[in-house]
Amino acid sequence: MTEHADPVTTPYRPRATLRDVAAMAGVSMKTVSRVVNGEGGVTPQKVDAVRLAISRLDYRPNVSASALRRSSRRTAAIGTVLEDLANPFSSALLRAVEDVANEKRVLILAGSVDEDQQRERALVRAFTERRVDGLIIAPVGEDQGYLRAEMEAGTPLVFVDRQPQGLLADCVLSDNEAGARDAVHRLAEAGHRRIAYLGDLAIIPTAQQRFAGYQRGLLERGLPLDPAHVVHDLHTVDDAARATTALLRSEDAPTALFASQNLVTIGAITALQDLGLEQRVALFGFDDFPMADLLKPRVSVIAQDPAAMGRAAAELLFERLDGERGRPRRILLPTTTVLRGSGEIPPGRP
Amino acid sequence: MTEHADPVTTPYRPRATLRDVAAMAGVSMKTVSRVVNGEGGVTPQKVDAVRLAISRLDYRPNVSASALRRSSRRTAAIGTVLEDLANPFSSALLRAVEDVANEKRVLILAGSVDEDQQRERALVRAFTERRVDGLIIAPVGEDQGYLRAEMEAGTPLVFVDRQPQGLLADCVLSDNEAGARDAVHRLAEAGHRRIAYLGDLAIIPTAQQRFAGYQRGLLERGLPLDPAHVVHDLHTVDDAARATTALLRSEDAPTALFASQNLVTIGAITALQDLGLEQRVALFGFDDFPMADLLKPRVSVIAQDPAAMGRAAAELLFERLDGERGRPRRILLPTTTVLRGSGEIPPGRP
DNA sequence: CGGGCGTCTGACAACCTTGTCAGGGGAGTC
DNA sequence: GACTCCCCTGACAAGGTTGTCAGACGCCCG
Repeated sequence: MTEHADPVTTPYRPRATLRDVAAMAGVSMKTVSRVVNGEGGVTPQKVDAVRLAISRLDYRPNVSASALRRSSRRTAAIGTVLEDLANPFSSALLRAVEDVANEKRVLILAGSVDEDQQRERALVRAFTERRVDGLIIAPVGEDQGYLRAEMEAGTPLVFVDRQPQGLLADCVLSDNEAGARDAVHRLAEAGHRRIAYLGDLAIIPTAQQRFAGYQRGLLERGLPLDPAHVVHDLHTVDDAARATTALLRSEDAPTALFASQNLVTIGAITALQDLGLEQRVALFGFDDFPMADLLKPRVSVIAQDPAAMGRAAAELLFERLDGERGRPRRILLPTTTVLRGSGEIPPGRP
Repeated sequence: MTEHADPVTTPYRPRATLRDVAAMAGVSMKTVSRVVNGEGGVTPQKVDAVRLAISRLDYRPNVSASALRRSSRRTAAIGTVLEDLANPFSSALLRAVEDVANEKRVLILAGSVDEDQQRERALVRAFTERRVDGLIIAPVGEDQGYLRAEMEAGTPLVFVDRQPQGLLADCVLSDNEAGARDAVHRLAEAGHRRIAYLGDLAIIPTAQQRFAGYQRGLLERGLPLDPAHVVHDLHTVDDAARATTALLRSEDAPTALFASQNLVTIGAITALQDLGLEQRVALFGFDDFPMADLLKPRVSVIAQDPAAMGRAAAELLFERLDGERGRPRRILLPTTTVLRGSGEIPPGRP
């Protein structure tokens, strides 16, 4: 009477194969295959015998072996290459992909690239060596041409968040430029004329687009672009906090801040709180974050919808897998402007 | 001169196989295999010929076919079954697993179960049908006995966050009870005698442990357990906010709150802010969250370390894969008490 | 010059599954 | 009773790879 399996003493029992099931049921392997795949053309008695053997042996079909032999050669798995599985943007996106894939009974291989081009290639290679049916990629490199071979081999590709370079393929993007532009407009409407830009690494395409939106917003409002109010290459909370502090202590300090990314926004808030200026300096962030409406003041943001991006990307991918052969499609998802308070603070005295 | 590959016109070029490489290089398939796997025993000229053919054909070894044939039968992939890939706890844990797996050049299949027992089983089944080398599971069901067959088939299992039922296996847990107990002690030290418990679904083992810790904390401080101050089964921010509001409006309202989980903590904060009581009612949360130290007051929490859990789980798993045959191990990770302010508010007037 | 040894190579089987095809058996037709 | 037709079943090959083994080749020894 062993209540619990004990790995020390548990006998090793190799997994049953189709052959074992066939032997136990007294039929040929093909007949077992027919039952497993619901092909029909098997007498009820044999079906029962096979079913019984399957449950007695706890048989699990070997999907790899099956995919190898099947004419479609589908593995029912897709690869997802994202920036960092631990960050809220990537993980919300991944989860949405999972939900769509789940309906199709497709599994997900996932990996993080951490802004590393090498890692992007390594992951793609590892995934294709496993013959995934398709790939969803948030590209980091400057050139995705190396993926052409994958497309030619029939593996559909969908890019998310950033456009691929040197390759035409389906992609799903946020309208970064329009979002950033709108943030600047809102700040201008509140009366600000000195709006600073706090940006992520300038090599990141989305950061470039947000910066372009910032510039366009200023231009459209007839506001000058002051180089002293532009900071690039902030990639951590601390970077952002330091840069914000420096800006606000400078001569001719800005009266409003546009933070081009999640962590930058948080850094800016940290700095504002440290300086006791959070109620005096306006702040608009790009990317929503969980606690934004519990802070004081509540934080106004340009929100992306990572789940919608993931869903859209997965749907494009599955359409390709279902045979869609049209030209590459580009889905541009609008951002949402969420006014919560911090972006509506008017300019105060110097 | 086509700058870009165009899926409309791109010719379909099936993936090259070992056979193709062998044909192009004018050697046998086995020789190609030797080169690919660095087996040696091949003359330099042939190695070069093979290398050339490989790069010309852009050959990618088929890992599934290889695993099928290899005596170790390793697929270099592990499955990770977590609560919800989008929540910060799961995603931090997953990321840590990924980092360990990455060093071993092992890929990750991931899926969410959403507290659904069926889904747990379906995912495990799907993963084992792909013959993953091992599984990391945050179990939801009341019985994991169904996994015994996997262990017997030689697939190592490591459980995280929650202990498996009906099965002895490696697991990595947070010391939930000690953490909750400590929160109660801290609140008691601040002078509170009416400390409410706001808990997640009572069927969740970790919630039970935290409740046990709460009870023990009260007992050790000689405080009464008031059933009117205990609320279970709060699973969303809204649930938690409503329950908190009701508690604080009741006769004999508590002067301190212990929120047993992330979302519950956030709901409690929302309610406190709505009632304007955030500076008067003490609050301790279980699980840290990103903005906890930007809120006012800053939120004191019992912090778990999901990354450490993921790392530990992955390490246990890889030790098993490296041949470790000892008894099941149980790693209990301590929690950290983070005092930020909200937990140190003294009891005020009614 | 036959034999032995070590190195390198390729033919072939095997892994687990599915697709093809032909054969066996029973029912129905003339 | 001979024939066709259909249904069911199993033998066999194939998918991409690796492991086994025997053979080829060059070399040295007696």
